[in-house]
Amino acid sequence: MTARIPLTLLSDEATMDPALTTASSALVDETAAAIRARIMSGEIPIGAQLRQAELAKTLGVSRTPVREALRQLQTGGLIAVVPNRGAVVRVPAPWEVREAYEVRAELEGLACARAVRRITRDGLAELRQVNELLRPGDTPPDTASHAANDRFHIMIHQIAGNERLARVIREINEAFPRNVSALVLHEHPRHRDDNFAEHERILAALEAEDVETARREMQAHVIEAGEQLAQWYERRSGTVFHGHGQPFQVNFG
Amino acid sequence: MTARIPLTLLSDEATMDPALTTASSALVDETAAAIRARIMSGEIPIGAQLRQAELAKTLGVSRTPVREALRQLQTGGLIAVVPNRGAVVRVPAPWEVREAYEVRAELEGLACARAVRRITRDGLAELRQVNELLRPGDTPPDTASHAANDRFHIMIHQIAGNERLARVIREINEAFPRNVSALVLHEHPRHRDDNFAEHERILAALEAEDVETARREMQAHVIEAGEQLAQWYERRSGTVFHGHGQPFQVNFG
DNA sequence: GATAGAGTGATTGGATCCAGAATCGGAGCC
DNA sequence: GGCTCCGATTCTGGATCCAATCACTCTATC
Repeated sequence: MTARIPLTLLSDEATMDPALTTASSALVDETAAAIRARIMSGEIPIGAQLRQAELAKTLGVSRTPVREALRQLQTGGLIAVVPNRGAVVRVPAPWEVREAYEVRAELEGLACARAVRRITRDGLAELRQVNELLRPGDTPPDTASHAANDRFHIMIHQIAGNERLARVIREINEAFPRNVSALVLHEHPRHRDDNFAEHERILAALEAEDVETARREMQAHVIEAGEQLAQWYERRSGTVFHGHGQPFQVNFG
Repeated sequence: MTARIPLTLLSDEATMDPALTTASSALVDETAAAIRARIMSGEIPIGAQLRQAELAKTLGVSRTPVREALRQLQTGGLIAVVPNRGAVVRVPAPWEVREAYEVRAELEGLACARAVRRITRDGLAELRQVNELLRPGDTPPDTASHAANDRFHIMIHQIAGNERLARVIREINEAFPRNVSALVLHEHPRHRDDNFAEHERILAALEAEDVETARREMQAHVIEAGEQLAQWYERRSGTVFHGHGQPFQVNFG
């Protein structure tokens, strides 16, 4: 193995890339993003098979980039690839959700603790503003409010100022279809109320510059969300999928 | 997009796969593992270009699995793929190391805290035994002691009993070539002493069933290791890749 | 002598081809 | 009537082919 060193030296782009985004060949990443979006939005339901030829046709590319995109999604854990049988959208077991959310809670807690020391007056105002979009009562939950909920968390990650931290949290989130999370949050009004109130408490702690309270409130908030999500999967695990738009009986175990 | 539901329903294998390992087509994963191993061991140095044809020849496969393997490594962050210019082993910036290790510290702290409540008498004994292999003085640092160091941490992750947690920590570790970490730890005797002493303190906290101390000691231990690693990259970064096509000693070790 | 430009070689990325595996359907047998 | 075995179809995964891009070099001009 020679492992040649390039003569034109390591471009900063390659060595220092801050976002770790490694801007790679457009097509594969685009393809991966497109497939991920379809899964996250629920257009492709959990448990569904992903046929390479079909995806390729739909996205207007050949099978090659689709295959590589599926590999990426596989390492992310969103889909499962079984040797000669293709890929399926993973159906997370409830305990998997609880495990993941315990980790996420710890990390979001860290992000929130870091944010206390770094947040500006403007940042706090903006955060409040975003959370106002989530205030219960005025509007029925829609995609806008889902986006606002995401934005609340993502803003805190940005304020925390640790790229790796933000990335790890994002990766955990991307392991579970987002539409399910959103659905859980809003299928019962009480959850919306709780969600909003928890955000308020986090905001209060941020304003009071109380590191430990901020951390604790955020942790509790995430654990709570994870519990709701886990229970959703528990309720559903024995019942239905929506493939072809109609309910589909599935029995695990 | 049809997103067909398979008639033979979701095998448990696919839906419940506990390890999240998604046993996929052997060849790509094997290839990825082989390439990763060569990078981790330092056989392929940081900053080196990875030529698909060359890797394919070396590993005795065609370029196809190599390409997909490189995608996997890319999403892991170990390598960077630039559009039409191929892949290079990423050279982490010191601040990236510090960010990553702050996250890792938090997670290892969590693992350690969980371990306190779950560890058995036998587990504790085994852990002590592993750490004895790291006791300074008797042997010069070799691959065996590096393995023991890894094993110490991995055992704690296993005892913690959260698959996702273990996986996230592993992913962070795999973002930095291991040989560098090992090298840092043992290039100066003081680091070995500190490392051993820190492990001992963690063991003591585990034995005393003191959750918060265990967490704190582990966090401090990981942060310390990260700082050493970051400083190593700082020292090298000035000498290694600053000239534009300049002398270039990349043989470490 | 230095610099800009064109040409050539090397390498990546997308498309296609082919073999192997798995599933599904049907026929035969119990 | 149900179960099992066998064949056909479909799909994945590996190999190969081809175009496009990039880097490097050689040359010509200023």
